[in-house]
Amino acid sequence: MSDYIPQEIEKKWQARWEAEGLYHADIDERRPKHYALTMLPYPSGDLHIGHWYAMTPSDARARFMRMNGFNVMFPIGFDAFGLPAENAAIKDGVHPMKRTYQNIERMRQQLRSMGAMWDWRRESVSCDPEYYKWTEWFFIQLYKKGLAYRKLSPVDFCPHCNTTLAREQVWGEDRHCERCETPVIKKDLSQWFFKTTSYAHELLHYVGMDWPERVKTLQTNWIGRSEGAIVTFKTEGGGSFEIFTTRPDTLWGATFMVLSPEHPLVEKITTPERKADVEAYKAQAARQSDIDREAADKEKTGVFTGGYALNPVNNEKIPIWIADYVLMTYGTGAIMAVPAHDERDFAFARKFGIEVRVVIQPQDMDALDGTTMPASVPAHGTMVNSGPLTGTSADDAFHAAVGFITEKGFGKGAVNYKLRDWLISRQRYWGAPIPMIHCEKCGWNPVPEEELPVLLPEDVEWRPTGESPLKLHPTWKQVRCPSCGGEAERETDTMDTFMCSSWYHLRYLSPKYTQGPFDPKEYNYWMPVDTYTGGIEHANMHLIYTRFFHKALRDMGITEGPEPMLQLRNQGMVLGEDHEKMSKSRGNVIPPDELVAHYGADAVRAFLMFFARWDLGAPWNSSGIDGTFRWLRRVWTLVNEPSGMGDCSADTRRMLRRRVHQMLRRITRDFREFEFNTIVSGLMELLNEMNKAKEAGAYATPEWNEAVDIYLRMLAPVCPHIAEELWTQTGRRYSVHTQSWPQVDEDAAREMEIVIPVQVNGKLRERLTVALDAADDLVKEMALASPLVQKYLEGNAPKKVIYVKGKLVNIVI
RNA sequence: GGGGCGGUGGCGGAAUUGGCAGACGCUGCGGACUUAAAAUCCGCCGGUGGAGACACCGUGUGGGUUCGACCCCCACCCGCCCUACCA
Repeated sequence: MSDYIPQEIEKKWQARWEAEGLYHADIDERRPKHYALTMLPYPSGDLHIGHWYAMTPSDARARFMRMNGFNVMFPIGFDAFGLPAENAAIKDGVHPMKRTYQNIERMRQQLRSMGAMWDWRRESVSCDPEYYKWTEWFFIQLYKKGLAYRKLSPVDFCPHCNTTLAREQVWGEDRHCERCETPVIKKDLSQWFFKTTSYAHELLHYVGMDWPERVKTLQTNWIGRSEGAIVTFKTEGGGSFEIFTTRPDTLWGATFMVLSPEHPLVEKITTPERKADVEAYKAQAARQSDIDREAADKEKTGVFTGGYALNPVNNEKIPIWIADYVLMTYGTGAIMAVPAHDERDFAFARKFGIEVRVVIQPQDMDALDGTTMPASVPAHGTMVNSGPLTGTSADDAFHAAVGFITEKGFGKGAVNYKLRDWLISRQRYWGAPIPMIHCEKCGWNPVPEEELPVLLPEDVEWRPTGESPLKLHPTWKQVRCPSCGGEAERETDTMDTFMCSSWYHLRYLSPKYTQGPFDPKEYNYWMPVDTYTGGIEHANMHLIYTRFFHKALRDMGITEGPEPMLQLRNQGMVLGEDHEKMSKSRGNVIPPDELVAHYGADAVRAFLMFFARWDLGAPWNSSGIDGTFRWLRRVWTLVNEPSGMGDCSADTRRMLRRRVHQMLRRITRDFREFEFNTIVSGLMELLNEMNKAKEAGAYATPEWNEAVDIYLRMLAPVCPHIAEELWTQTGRRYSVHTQSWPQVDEDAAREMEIVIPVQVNGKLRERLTVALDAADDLVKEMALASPLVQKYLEGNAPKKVIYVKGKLVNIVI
């Protein structure tokens, strides 16, 4: 018998599978399809153990589905644009394109070492011009549909480097530039947005989606729907502004108004004597707005503008303040403050000596007094001091108030979302160009579709400041206006990489297709994605963007159906052995290449599935993998090492079949439910059982041959190489991966006798072995008759005897 | 402050969802084989008491529901992740 040398067999089989196209996925109308998708990697240059952790169980699951009769497509690609390559270029001058393609080539080799069932013909790389051509095309479709627009929006900006900074380039408490340490400022830039908010309502409905509850909850909270009202307040000076409130019923309790410091009205209403204070506050808020968000229970600050609003319900004069706790980005950027019933408003009112007026009296409290109450009270109870609403219960007051303000014409019911429109402009080089042209005369126009893609120029200059090379390029941005033919300029911003990853699952369908982003024939067969796997950290960004994208395209007739991905499953994270997140600086990174070289891919795959619950993740344990490797070596020996066909009882053989089919049932269920760790432990358990049977002389019996057959099929998705090797070595027909999943023989799996635990007052005292179909009364009788039970009964009759069929007996005394 | 996830032996975890807590694996200890080591194989391994059969305790803490709770309910403690004044 030869030794188990994974390095030899793994290379051999990978080469053969590749040569024969074993994993090619082609349209086949006779078989049900299964589109298994795993989130595509960013080509950082090295495959991380985290990639293995995410991808090998996904691969195993895809293989399982294939063995269950599905035509499975399992594609792979690279999310290849992005900041890291550009930063590296600024440092060492290597062009991002060159570096990215080198990294991709290296990662392809590393990915191939996994032995996964990827159909490499479908590989898509988002920085390939034939890919980003269509990213640009999608931008134009969204623009034409009115879903893309321009708006001024603040960015973090380094005045010294003259460049925009990404969040990760802003360092430290004082928010300085990572390169030159200059304090960062906010700068308003005109940028492109997608109207994700137009789909906010629909995104809250998870139609037909088998997604984890916690992802749905995360998305729901992120979208943040609240029901309330928009109310218009006139100002004393004759202008007006709108506020959003979730409690229109407390309108009578509003004693001041607060505008966000950036609110456009601030300038108009500020009185001359308050101007200096207001300007100072605005300047400070602009500089600090992001810094102090970290301080949750920060002291409330604000200044009075000198202006007044008129409360539409009673024409009372209400002072208008500005404060940084009101955000321009949420609601209307203005609020009415009801200090008696809102914690923040209360703190503000007390600090600045503003009136507190009670409008809701809770049932279980003494009559409230606004001048003395020590804290705001929850707005549940009976309306007081509220004009026509006085006496209404607060439960009905909301609708009564909306009715009242609608009737009087100064407001209406409204729904507001936390979700904001998607800012897609990046002042960067290494991204898909935004295919828009600006003409002094004609304004913005898309690049004509026949001129796509707008290619990134390759002859670019890398300034150490990080300024966008597209801006600096001498000729690239000069074009003719598509409308009037006059001189015009290209947009020099590129797109957020989330744009590329919003549709990669569509490019996989037909990566070489030139007539459109994807071949409709392929779409009709493969879409939607049946199983999507990836990290939970994408719940609020990528997974919302891709859903938005799909729905927007659907409304243009490009895609079909309510959702792009039917089923989602998330993996957890592999931490370092020190229980910390893996990072180069901590020195706790586990290099997968070394593990594969030492143990082989199969052992690494199996260990990653075994050592933690997949959705939770766990710290790495470097000695644990020895156990998994030992297991595979024992499998090798079990199957390969001949043994005498001993004097084997029918019982032994029946028991072997029983164990095999019971385990098959368990493992089949675990594959369905993504419970990979118990798949491997189940296989280990069954190996132990088979070893016992072998020792008892079961080797080479029909039952033994069936056991090996089923064992190798169950092993195949987890450890594809060793399973293939043993499958063919035992004279079975290539390939194990095209075999069907074995069927459970329920008769064989059935236990003839079962062990029933007997409890006395819930404590285990005895175990009975009874026939599977033993009558209830018989089991109870046997339990009561047991000497161990008798001891506790002390001659008395039991109070109660509970028998849960086939499970246990509990005797209450 | 809000939201999410979790807390079970020395360690990673299991318990098919209210029914034998600790499967499987790692580590450790003891033994066989060996001149020796490695590899392999066998045995033990939650705590306390006991020679032992066995008894008692035990799933973060305190209560509750139940014949019965790691699992359900209430209150709290701790850890990790996301988010940040959301009107």
